[in-house]
Amino acid sequence: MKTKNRPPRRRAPPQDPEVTQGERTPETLQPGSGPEPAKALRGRTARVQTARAEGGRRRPGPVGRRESSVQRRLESNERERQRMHKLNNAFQALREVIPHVRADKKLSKIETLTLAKNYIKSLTATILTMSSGRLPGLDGPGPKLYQHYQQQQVAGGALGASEAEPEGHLQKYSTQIHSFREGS
DNA sequence: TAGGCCATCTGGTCCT
DNA sequence: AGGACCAGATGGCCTA
Repeated sequence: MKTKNRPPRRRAPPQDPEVTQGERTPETLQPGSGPEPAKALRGRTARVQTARAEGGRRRPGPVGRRESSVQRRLESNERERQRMHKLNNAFQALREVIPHVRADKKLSKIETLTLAKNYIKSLTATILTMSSGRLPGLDGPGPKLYQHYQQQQVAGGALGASEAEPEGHLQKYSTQIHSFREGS
């Protein structure tokens, strides 16, 4: 997989300043043969596709691009779209298993990740509390879980006092839910 | 109208 | 070599 210690990458400046990136639609590369599926879509995707179908925001394609290179780019764009769709599906699946107060309001991605992290922490803390209480001194899951938990805490760096206790996680999760509710 | 959020395009980098 | 991953750039939509 990916190397974690990869140096930060610098983006090269656009080759053609006349054609901004957001305007490099498939149509600008290859007019009239966009890769969009012919199924009905809703939301932004549908709006974008409708705009494309109607020819909005088009500019002449970049000069000097070879047809094979254009084709590779289109295929690459399509793969990237599919990848992002899969990522968004995963976000949606995650949203559906995180209990939060405002079910009518869709959690943003950053909210989803943050809530999920603290939800997991609070669940872990709850399990630890219950298991260690029921199985004192035995070889059950309690002590092992607790050891693992402590190792994770150490590996994850120094934590505040509130995070060192189960109640801290629950409190943090609860506070976060309410801050999302009030802030939105 | 400004700011937040998002989808998409794009080119660089890494992995298989 | 080709695909996956990543992050910057851009523009559209929505809400306060």
